[in-house]
Amino acid sequence: MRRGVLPVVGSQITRAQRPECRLRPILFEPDICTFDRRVRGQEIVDIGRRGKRVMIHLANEDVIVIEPRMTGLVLLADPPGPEHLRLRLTLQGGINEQLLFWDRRGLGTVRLLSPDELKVKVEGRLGPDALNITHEHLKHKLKTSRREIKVALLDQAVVAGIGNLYAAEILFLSGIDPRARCDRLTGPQWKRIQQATQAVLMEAIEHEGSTLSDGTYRNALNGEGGYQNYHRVYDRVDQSCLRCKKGRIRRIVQAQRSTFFCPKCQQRRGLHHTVRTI
DNA sequence: CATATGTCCTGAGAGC
DNA sequence: TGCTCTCAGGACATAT
Repeated sequence: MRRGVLPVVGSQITRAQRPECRLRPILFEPDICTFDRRVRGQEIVDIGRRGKRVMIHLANEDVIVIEPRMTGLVLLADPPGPEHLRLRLTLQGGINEQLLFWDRRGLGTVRLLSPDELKVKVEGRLGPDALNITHEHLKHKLKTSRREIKVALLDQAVVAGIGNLYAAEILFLSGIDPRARCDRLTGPQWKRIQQATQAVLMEAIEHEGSTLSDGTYRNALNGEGGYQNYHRVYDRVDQSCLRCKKGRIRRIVQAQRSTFFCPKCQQRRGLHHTVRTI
């Protein structure tokens, strides 16, 4: 998402509007009038990312923080449908005329924050970014936790940026049972989780994310991602494991969310295992 | 304090 | 066909 909207750096925002006022407000702050007044005339100086949030940095140091959650899209092109458009930034001085936030389910959030608010409301609540973690950090944070590793990896205060699909893929590459309790994991296993996190996320970014069967996720130009073609376990229930060829991928529910794994490759009593892409 | 559960939404697909 | 039910790349408030 961040790469997709990078072309708007250098553009100036001439207007901010919420096209669908009758929709139940998603978490949106401040109200659109104040929002519009504060961003009008501001140049977009950078686009950043922190965990799963896209950060649009303005010349006056305010930051627009977009949290897409399940179905939110940050778009330069026209959205997938006429409804559910949550924010339109009209632009000038660059190639693109607009930057949109479109969100079918409306679980996403858009906030305009000052540098101080950013520290408290974003930085203060997130762990280090998933692409920057060390295995020491993971171990230190979780070695006394009684939670299952899959559930803990989704905690953004521990590591920022791992979602449900990726947690499953990461644990598959690590050869670790998603139900394993954190306080039972060994040093080498924490190391493998860190390596697998790096491998999975870099690969997914390269393929521009996963457009699942419902077709929701789109890149900034409303195109599909390609990583769904490389999933090793996610959404592959009953299919044979790509690594051992024998195990059938299982689906279980943890913390009310689906987990997919290979019961042969991911056993609680750790077998010899190295992280490698298949 | 840490961990578990309910809740906010829309829409696609399965099953009857 | 038309209905109900379940489930979906998430995070947070509230309960235990």
